[in-house]
Amino acid sequence: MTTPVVAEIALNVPLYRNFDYLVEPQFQTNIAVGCRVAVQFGRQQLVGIVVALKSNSEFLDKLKPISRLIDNNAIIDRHMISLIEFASHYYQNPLGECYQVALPTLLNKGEAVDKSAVPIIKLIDENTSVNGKKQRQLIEHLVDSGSTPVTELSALGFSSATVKSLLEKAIIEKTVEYNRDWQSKPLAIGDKPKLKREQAIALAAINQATGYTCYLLEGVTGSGKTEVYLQALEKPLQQGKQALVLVPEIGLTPQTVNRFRRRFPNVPIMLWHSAMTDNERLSTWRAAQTQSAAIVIGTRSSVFLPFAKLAMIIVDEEHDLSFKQQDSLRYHARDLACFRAAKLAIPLILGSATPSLETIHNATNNKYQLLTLTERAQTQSDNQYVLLDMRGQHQQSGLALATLDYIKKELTKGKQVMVFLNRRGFSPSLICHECGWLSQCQRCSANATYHKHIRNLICHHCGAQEHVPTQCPSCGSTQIIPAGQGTEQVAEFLAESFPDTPITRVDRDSTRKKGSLESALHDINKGEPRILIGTQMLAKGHHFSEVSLVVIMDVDSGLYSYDFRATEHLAQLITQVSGRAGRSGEAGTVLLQTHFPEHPLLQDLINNGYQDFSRYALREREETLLPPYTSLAIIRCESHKLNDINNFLYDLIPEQLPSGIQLLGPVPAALERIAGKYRYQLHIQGNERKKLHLYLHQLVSYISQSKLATKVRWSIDIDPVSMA
DNA sequence: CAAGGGTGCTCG
DNA sequence: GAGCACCCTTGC
Repeated sequence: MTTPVVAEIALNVPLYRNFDYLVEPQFQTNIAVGCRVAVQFGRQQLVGIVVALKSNSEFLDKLKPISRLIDNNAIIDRHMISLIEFASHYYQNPLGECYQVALPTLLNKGEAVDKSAVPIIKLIDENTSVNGKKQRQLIEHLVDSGSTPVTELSALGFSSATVKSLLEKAIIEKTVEYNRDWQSKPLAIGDKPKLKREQAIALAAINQATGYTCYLLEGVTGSGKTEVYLQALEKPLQQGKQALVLVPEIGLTPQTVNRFRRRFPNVPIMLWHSAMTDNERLSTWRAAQTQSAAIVIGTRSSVFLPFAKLAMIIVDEEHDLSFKQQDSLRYHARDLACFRAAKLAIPLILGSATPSLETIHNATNNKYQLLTLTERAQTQSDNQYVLLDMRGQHQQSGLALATLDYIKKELTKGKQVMVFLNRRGFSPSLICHECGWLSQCQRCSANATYHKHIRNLICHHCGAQEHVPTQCPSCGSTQIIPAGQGTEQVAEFLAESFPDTPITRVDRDSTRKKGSLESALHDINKGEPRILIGTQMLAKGHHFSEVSLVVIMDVDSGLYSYDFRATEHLAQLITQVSGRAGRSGEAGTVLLQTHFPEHPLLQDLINNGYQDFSRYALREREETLLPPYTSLAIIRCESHKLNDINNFLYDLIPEQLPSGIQLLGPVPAALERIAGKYRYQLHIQGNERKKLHLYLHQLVSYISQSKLATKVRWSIDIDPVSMA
């Protein structure tokens, strides 16, 4: 009897195991680990990935044969397989689902890997004048970028008709040779500025790297981090190797991309982001693999691109929360980038003006090498902070009268005003408007948050509940209000207060439509008096030179949130937002509305800056035994029936916990009920990452067999960035 | 007794 | 997660 050939297949099913299939003789010569196969799974046909080949199986008597071998060669190499396996293991997620997240949609569907090269357009005659507005814009864009893949044009708002007419006039040319021979030609480098002293020191340090080193480039706004990235990329590119540049979701602007293309005119630079079509994404994926892309600039999931010769990874704005995926495989792209860089023995550069506390911790521990940029460009000047004491102030829609006076003053000077709402992790504590008393849990040091539908205060730390007091326990006032407001409400109120001033809303809702953000930015850049209202989006990427006043409305929700990371995020936000305003020589004003003007973290931040704040905040985390000094995981769970949630979560609490593991909860989520579903969570904390990981591994294998788990929707979040 | 719906089990 | 057997209820 001949020995059977058995393939272990990872399938995208929510099960913590792989499935074995028989490999029939006709497939045996070509099958390899990393090939895709089509298999019959129950009654359905699925596409899976071969993760192991063996000569036996625990289930030999019930194995089905593989229906079809999709690839004759592995579509990913050993390195990619180990990356995906690491992600599955570290984040406790089924392997098949990890492959689903890591591979482009078309490959998950079983489509062929091969993709023809993407044609690009180039300017050949920039002096001929054209009449069409769009045509002129396209020429301008090509002057700025040098060349652009045709697949990017529609996202930039250029139609195929525009391209066609410029092609006919021989103003541009289209070629499929996207610098295919870039590796054999000497690297062309566009105009570059002379580095300032600190930039030069940083660059020298990075250029010295042999093997894996992680650098934290901590540079204030305007200190020129991007220039350091660009010059650091020269070394790998000169060696004909590739680089990955990870950027936050909203940081991928045409201006940024053009800057890279201008600097490296004869090197192919491709993109990866969520607005691309499945076909475009497969093109970039394939280009990374075949080395027909030298640099990929991409958002979170580009960390899974199969580069053949990756020699450097850059993570810009490394503190940005969009690097953490919030469903399915809850990975952090920065952390996986770190794994990849270490495994490949290549340098990793993390850049930020406001690094996450985790990263600063690693830098002060000498796990990362710290490179600091403190010199600003001359056009930048320090903004002035105003802490507006809200206690006893008359307010409407969350804006104090005094704030309106500030706004009015700037508008009459012909300036613009930006009003910023910090709604992340929105979960109100109750505040006494008279004296600043704050609802607190009787048993914990944590704040109790207000749950409107049951009119109760709940401590998210221990779960204790109490009734909302009718009077302030501290001063007897009856003005007890939730901290926090909505964008629309504020916009309406401001429109009434300043009827002659145009108002632009910039948030997820108002910019959902393609091009609406661009047109909003265009309006703003005209420079006329205007009020901008928005959330996170306003804080990043764009500089508004006519904005002379930034109002941050609800600072307090960031100071006293049940999410221990809220202060860190608030400090990052205040720092980033203040970097958006003001122009050469003229300092802008950043106004913070707060009931706690003497709060030490706030004082530290505005007097001594983010660097100082972050070191102080880290000491506080150390004292309170919170990450990064401990490790954290959250088991989340939701169901229409509270009973099922309780049965499930209480069943997970053992009589005796292993030493070094703490368990908190069950506690309600920030929004306890969404669309009729209750949401609760269990917080699991470990003194050591390894110990926690081991414990979670056991816990997840218990859950995956638990009958109680089938009645709820549950998920596990390792190293959560948000408690919501 | 058939249709309808909830539940729990398996998938290799 | 999908599909399905199984069982219980309901309606006539």
